[in-house]
Amino acid sequence: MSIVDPALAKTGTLADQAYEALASSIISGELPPGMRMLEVELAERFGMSRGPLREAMRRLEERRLVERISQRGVRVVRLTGPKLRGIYQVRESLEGMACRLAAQNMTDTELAELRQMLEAHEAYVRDSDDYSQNRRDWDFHDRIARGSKNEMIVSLLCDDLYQLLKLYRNQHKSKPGRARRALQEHWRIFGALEDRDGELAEMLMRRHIGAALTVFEPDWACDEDEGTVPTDLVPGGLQART
Amino acid sequence: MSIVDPALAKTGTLADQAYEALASSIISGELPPGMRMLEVELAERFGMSRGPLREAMRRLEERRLVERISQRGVRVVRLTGPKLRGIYQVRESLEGMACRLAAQNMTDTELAELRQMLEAHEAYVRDSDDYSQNRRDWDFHDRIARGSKNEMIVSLLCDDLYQLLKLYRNQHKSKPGRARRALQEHWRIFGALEDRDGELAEMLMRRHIGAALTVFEPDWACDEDEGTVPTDLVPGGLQART
DNA sequence: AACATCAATAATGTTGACATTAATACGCGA
DNA sequence: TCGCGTATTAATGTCAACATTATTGATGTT
Repeated sequence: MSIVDPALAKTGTLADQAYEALASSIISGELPPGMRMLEVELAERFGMSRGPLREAMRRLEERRLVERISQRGVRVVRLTGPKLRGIYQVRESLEGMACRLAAQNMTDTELAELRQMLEAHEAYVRDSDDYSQNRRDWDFHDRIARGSKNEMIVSLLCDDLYQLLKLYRNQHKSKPGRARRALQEHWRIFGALEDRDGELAEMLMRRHIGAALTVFEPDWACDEDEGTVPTDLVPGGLQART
Repeated sequence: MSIVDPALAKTGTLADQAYEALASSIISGELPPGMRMLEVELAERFGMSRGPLREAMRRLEERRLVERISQRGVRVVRLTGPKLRGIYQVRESLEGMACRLAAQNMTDTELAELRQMLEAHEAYVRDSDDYSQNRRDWDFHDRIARGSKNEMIVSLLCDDLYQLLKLYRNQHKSKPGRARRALQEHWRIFGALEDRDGELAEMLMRRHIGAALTVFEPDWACDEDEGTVPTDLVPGGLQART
């Protein structure tokens, strides 16, 4: 998928389109971490002026997908080990609360759908070891976030945190083998939700997320070097220009 | 303080200045909830063009101080009872985690300063019953948030949540009488931090915040009407124009 | 008098040019 | 050859005008 995809991005303002396109390019890794994002370059590529593009950049900045260096432009965020740990601390607390609330606010229908989802995952995990941090895994967490019926929690988790974590996941290989275990934890969380036991649900979710962090821990020894000079990539570096 | 204050707002880009000015005007209540914010009007008042102003509006929107209605402009946020409750749920989880982390990450110096602060508060509360949701109260919570040493938590709490809560506080009278009790809870939290007992610190903070919410509960009976037509105030409605 | 249609108005969305500031390249001297 | 100051380039910051869309008001009909 090229950075400018005519299939998507027909709706909303140009700023919205630019945000969507840039966000997904960053998450997919098409725009690698540390890459300089030039307004003129990107505006030309999207066929829009710099105005809407700047608004999109602001939004990317607020959602932590890019970092702005005062008057010296904007770069794709670099997630180092300590930063990821910080994100996981936020996730643990927010998603714990989401789970507690979901236990009291999810409808019986939503719970039934969630059970169906987990049964499908069950079938999937029989064949594959790739589950943790997978699309299916995210689906589960997404349902629970929305089940909290708390708008702010939903937007913080789905619009901000999950994007950042998917971005990290696409950059770093996670060690496999947790598929079976992760699914089992999902089932236990589901059980607590079904029992409407918010306190237990929160506790289980927090432990589940804590365990998920360990999937990445191995490659931190070589990753922590934040002191190195940022590589000065430029947008044109990937695609051929006309 | 007028909405355009030449004393402040000399630093940074025009968009930054506009954001700061608008944010503080919204929080102080100078721009009342539900008020329509017209780009042309505000741009003229700040003496800038609509470009930077629109970027400031985006930021206000991301931080939930204003609400955008697709192509029909932007209004100052209206905090209804259920929304406030949602915010408090987020606050409880995030600030609980912040407190847990602060217990392990605050330096001894920071703890000593915190104790000094509480002693000053102690003297203050002897004369006044206004403490909860007060500047001093916020100072305490601010210190703990920063004590977590978690950048994301700091920005979520200090840049987003606290602003919203101050805004609400300025609109609704809170029932007094919790000053003594709130300060006592602060001391207990401090004790847990000093003991480096993160688990206890988190628990105490969560209960402290849960109790703080009850300060507002009384006026929810008449406040919940979200169905009413939004009042169509216009920026010029407050100040005289030249 | 009530309602629908259409023109006039006013707002947001977008653009290209200009201003300012940071990065780069060049040339000069030690 | 290295370092420093300056000229040049290239980026971000800002502006005023234009385009598009929503709202308002007028007008005419039933």
